[in-house]
Amino acid sequence: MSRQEQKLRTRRSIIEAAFLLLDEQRSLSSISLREVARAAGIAPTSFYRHFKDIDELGLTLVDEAGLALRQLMRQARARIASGGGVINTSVDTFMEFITANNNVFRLLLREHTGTSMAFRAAVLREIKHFNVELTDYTISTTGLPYNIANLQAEAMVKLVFSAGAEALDASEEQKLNVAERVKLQLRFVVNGALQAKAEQANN
Amino acid sequence: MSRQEQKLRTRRSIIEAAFLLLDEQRSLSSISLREVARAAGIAPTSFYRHFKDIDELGLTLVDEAGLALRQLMRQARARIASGGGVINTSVDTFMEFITANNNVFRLLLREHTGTSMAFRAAVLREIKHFNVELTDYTISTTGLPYNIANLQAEAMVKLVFSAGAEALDASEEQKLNVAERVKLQLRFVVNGALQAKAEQANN
DNA sequence: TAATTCAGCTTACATCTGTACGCTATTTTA
DNA sequence: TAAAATAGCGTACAGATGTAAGCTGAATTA
Repeated sequence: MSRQEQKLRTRRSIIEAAFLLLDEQRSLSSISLREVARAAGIAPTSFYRHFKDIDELGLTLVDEAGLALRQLMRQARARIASGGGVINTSVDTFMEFITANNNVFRLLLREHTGTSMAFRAAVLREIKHFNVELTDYTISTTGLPYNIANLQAEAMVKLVFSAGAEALDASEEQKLNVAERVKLQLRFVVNGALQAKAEQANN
Repeated sequence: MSRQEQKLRTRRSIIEAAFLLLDEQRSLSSISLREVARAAGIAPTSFYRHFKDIDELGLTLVDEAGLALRQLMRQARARIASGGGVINTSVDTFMEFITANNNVFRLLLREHTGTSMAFRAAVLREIKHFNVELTDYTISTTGLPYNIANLQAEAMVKLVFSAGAEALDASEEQKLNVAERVKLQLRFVVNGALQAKAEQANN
């Protein structure tokens, strides 16, 4: 095994150890360097061979979480293309993601309102991706004017993320309920936006 | 000054010192007992004369924040009664609250997704108050059936809280923009819910 | 007035933290 | 093959943390 390869491997095990530590009771700002090192099976000081800081690791984790989220979007789009209804498919895909990648979504949710400006900004960037994509999609499928499509997309993303937050602490049964409710709420938003378009056209 | 009075006074200064510490870079789980004691001007060990734990202080802070929020609701209701539009008045009142009680709202927002189950539950309780009150209000003013009114209320509260989160990091100018946007989004929801009612009636 | 209560203090300690320094063994380069 | 680079380690230290133990002086009670 080459030196470079081994280094990447250790880096991976640090990242994965950190994700495992980020359960429902720990946030990025509450895990210590030593703790991560211990979980990764390296000496505390070896940590510095891979990250300058524990904050640098934090940003890496946010990036990785964002990446996972973007893959989720792609997956949802593929499913939508093969029929099933946009709202239904999107929400179901999202809920599956949350269930399967518990700690990943929790990280984003927590750092979204967390104590580090840098982390908050990083999460916001990821959410913005969602907004932009959903706005574009809405315009191209419904012909809504930009301002309305954008408001609609933003509202929908917020509602879905809020529902995701609820789902994190919920039982499997409650999760189904949360999913159903948010679907109905998304329909409210969609219909309300359509109506706003009609009103805008009448002026 | 009586002994009891003095004790209450010290307790107050602990609580207020803690609120001051909870700026944009600190959360309940990241402030230390010693730090709070220092800020309150007492010896670390004296803290225990007032709270069993720092967690007990945390719950007290969440309760106080919830109280402030409920007072806000009452204020909004009073303003609505004297005319001005429900959505407009509510959002404006909310935004004023956030601006004036920065750290109080931030606490609720942060602990809503925080690392302590107890804190999360405490915040959820406060949010539920909002939902119940708004649902009742909606039913009594629009005659919407319970299930729709409840979905609508929940969606509105989520959107307003999300907007509040944005407003926390925003400049005065951006805050106005956030307020305008969320008002439009709330109208989407309201109109969408009305439409759902009409559809439900047609069956 | 004398006895009791108790808010707040000082001292002390074990535990954890981040990180500086220098060593070693192995891979990479020349 | 000899020299250089480097991932990982052990040791060490200063600082912070929660909290136990016991004291003091002032307020309260009897």
